[in-house]
Amino acid sequence: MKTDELREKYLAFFESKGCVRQASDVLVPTWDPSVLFTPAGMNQFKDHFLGKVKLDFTRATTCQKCLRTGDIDNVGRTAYHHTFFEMLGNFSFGDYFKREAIHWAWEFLTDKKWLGIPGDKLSVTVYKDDDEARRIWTDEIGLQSSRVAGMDEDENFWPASAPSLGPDGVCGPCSEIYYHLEDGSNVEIWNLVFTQFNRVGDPPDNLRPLPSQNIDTGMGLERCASVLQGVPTNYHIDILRPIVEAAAEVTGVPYEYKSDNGRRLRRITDHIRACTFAVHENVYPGANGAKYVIRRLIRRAVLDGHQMSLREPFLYHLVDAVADAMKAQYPELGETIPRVADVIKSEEERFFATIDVGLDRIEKLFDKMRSDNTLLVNGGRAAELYTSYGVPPELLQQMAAEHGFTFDWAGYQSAMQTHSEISGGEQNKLFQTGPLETLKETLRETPFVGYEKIVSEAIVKGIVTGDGHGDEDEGLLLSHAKATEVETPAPMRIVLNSTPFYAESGGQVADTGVIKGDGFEFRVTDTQKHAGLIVHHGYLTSGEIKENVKCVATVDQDRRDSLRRAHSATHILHYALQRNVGSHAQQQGSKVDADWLRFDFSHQKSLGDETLAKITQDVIDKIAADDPVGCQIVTLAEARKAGAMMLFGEKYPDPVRMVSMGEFSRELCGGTHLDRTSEVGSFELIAEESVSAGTRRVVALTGDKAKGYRDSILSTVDAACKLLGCAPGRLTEKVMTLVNDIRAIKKEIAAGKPGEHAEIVGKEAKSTAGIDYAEAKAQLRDAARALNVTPIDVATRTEAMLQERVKLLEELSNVTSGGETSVEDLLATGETVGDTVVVVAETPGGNANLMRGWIDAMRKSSKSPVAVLLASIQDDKVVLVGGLSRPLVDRGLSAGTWVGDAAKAVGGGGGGRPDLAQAGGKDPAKLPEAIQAAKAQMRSWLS
RNA sequence: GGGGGUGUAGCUCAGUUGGGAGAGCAUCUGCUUUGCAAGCAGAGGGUCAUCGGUUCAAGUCCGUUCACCUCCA
Repeated sequence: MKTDELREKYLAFFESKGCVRQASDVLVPTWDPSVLFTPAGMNQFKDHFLGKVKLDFTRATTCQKCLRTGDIDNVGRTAYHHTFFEMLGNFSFGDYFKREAIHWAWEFLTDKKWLGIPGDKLSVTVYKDDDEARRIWTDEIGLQSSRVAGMDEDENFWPASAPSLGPDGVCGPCSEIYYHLEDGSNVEIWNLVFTQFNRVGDPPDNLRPLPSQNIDTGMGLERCASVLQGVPTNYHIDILRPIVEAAAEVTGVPYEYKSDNGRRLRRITDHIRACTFAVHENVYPGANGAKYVIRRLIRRAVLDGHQMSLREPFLYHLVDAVADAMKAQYPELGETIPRVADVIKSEEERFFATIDVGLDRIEKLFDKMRSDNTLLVNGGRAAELYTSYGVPPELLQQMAAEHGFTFDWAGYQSAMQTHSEISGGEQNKLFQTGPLETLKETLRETPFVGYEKIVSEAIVKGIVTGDGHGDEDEGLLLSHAKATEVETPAPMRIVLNSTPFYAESGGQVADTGVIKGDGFEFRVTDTQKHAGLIVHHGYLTSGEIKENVKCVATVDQDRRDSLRRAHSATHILHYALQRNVGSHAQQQGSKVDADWLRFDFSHQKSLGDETLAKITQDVIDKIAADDPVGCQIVTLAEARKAGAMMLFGEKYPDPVRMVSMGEFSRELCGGTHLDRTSEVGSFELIAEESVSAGTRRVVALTGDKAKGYRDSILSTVDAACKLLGCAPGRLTEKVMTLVNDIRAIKKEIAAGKPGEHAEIVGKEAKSTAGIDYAEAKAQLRDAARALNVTPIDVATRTEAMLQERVKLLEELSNVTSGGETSVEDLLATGETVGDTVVVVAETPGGNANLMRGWIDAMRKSSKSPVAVLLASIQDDKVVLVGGLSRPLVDRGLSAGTWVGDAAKAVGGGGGGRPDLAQAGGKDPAKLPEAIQAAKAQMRSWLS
């Protein structure tokens, strides 16, 4: 039986039992913060099981795409492990239970109309204390009791070992169905979970029956298909074998079931399937969270390729094969092949580059080991190479083997263990508990009325202490609370029966405002959504608040308006990006704050200034067009038909809220928007940068903030132009001249050769009135680049540089004011002690660099050995440089000591090499004494 | 979110207890030479990522910020 046929039969069978067929949830459920990827079929029904949402149906069946990394090490090695797989499931929310679940499973597996598996090929397990399940299997289905095994809680309970180890909460026994293979081994093909208990504390008597019992079953599609198709591994079923073969072809390695390379090809098959789906949903390989998992999967597969001698990207060629094999159930994969392949290819390139760097490191390590005469590659060192440079241990081990070294896996494991302990991280809770959960169970979702009005009447439904930021403290539910007369009131949270406050979501930050009631006032500083429940964070400013009292909730209008401007501008910007950059420039992330917005989108390289200008112009045009902004509630199908922008990986409710602007923009969005585009007022793009590979970010301002930014640009240009005495159009040019001139002066000082320096500050028109804004902005941007500062700092930096230039020019004239310092003249002033010429002199205008040069020249030109110490005064400090000819150094004299001792006389110190040293001092007045001391010391050394 | 690493010439990188900023490749000039990475001689090219601190003196030591790489969650 084909896999596609099996999938369809399963869903059709359970439809015939009254289950509603639901589409697979996305692989990357951004709506569920507790998981990175959908790990099981029941994930999309978590809230259904807990009774947190209104149930439109009480029986469901799905084929769910899942991704788990827990068994990643087994992928390819065993017959049945995957990271990506499909799970067939049927679910009951307080509807049918154990009896039906078992009967139907048996019927589907054995009835000739469905799978028609002979009953004697199957056996089952039950939880040892679940007599009910055992009885149904033996008495009603008629299985021999020898084929019904009782198992412990670590095997047949969900969550595993829950009765004794916890966690508290919903749990239940399960029953697994096994298929007997020809070779005598068994494969688990179906797990039925009977959720019937609520665990309260430790044993005994800690399992209380749930009022509403649920069914959650899961059948691995690939496993079941492999059994039906009689193949030895899942990777040989009809939807996976073609990918394995394609991998063999792309890598040029023939596929053999039982070889190392066979395992590698199967692992490549699994990982490329997982990554194709994930990238399709816009999860790109990256450094954290779900993105990191994808990076790891790609790199592991590439490493397999590397070990099969591939040195260039190959994985991306397989995207086609994946889309083809999965097209029956997931035709949408076909639409994104080029994009997905492109993303995977660039990650492959990145990894090959990392390996190249790693190879150098490995070579160095091996050289060191040879010289140390060791044979065992240190595990700690291997872990260091891996964590810092990404050198995979498998690669290192293989190369070590080629060089005759052994590899310390145990040491490596333990080093990695400590690394992950240090790196730490919070554990995700499967189901959350706490006061907000309690409120949620009774209140469900808080109706949001803030689209229509910003002031509304409401009733206080919950009062919770704390702000929920602590790890341990989840707060307490109160019936009333009083304001206290302290400077920093205790944080508190309020839940209302309905609210105009917008909770932070979809990138838009929270509303703030005030909730007033009879005798109390509550200041709202933040609003958060807790899975549908809207929670107002803040503190009581006065009076006493009680449960169930009336109140008036008022949103801060100015802030709300600034958010509306920024959010509507975001949609316009998204449109402008698509238009100017391309349709691949899809939203990757978005933050909407008061008149401030940040927008991340997929794009490979930075946008040029021209493109940015075009984008800005498009946005401004759309603002000027004064198009109406409208919101309507439509079905998902209608929205798709209307061409609304939909993002992969987003879970949209149905019906959805569609925000449209004129005819140019339609997006599914829950945010608050303007009525007309013109209300955005001003718009300014202020930054464009990279977030991570393949993602760019732009930041923009709207309304008054945009105006303010514009004003500060103009005033900065104005100030800088006045300083430099130039027209705005020549600002960049002038700044470049200034920077270059300073650079030249510095060189001349070092070389002791002054050049011509014309006056920089000009006398051009100083009025900047009526200058072109775009021109001014461009000038400022380029000037900022030349100065290496942000545009706003250009004027202050310019002023500082003009002052520095004056100082440098002074110094430059000092260098030469003492006349030409002649090496011959200096030598002539020297005193001869024995065979040595001792020169100790002040050289006005000298600097350390020049003095070093003179000393070098004297050492070269004098036939007899020289001892030279030169001094000059700079910036109220003394600089001393001393040098000795080679013979003197050989006699044991040290320039470092000589110069250092002399510097003590001027309140400083110094040192250096025996043949050349330099020192400094803070007291120029005592320079003559230092010179006398240095002469005396050298005389005594030489005599 | 956390751990480790890197930032020096256009590129790839050296730079020892703090004391003259370097190499190779690339560029330019001249010479030599008809040949596969040509040779020889010479030259130009640096805010040592950023800001601050310690010091007579910082590429080097300490702190800050930014960017990139990498691992863990």
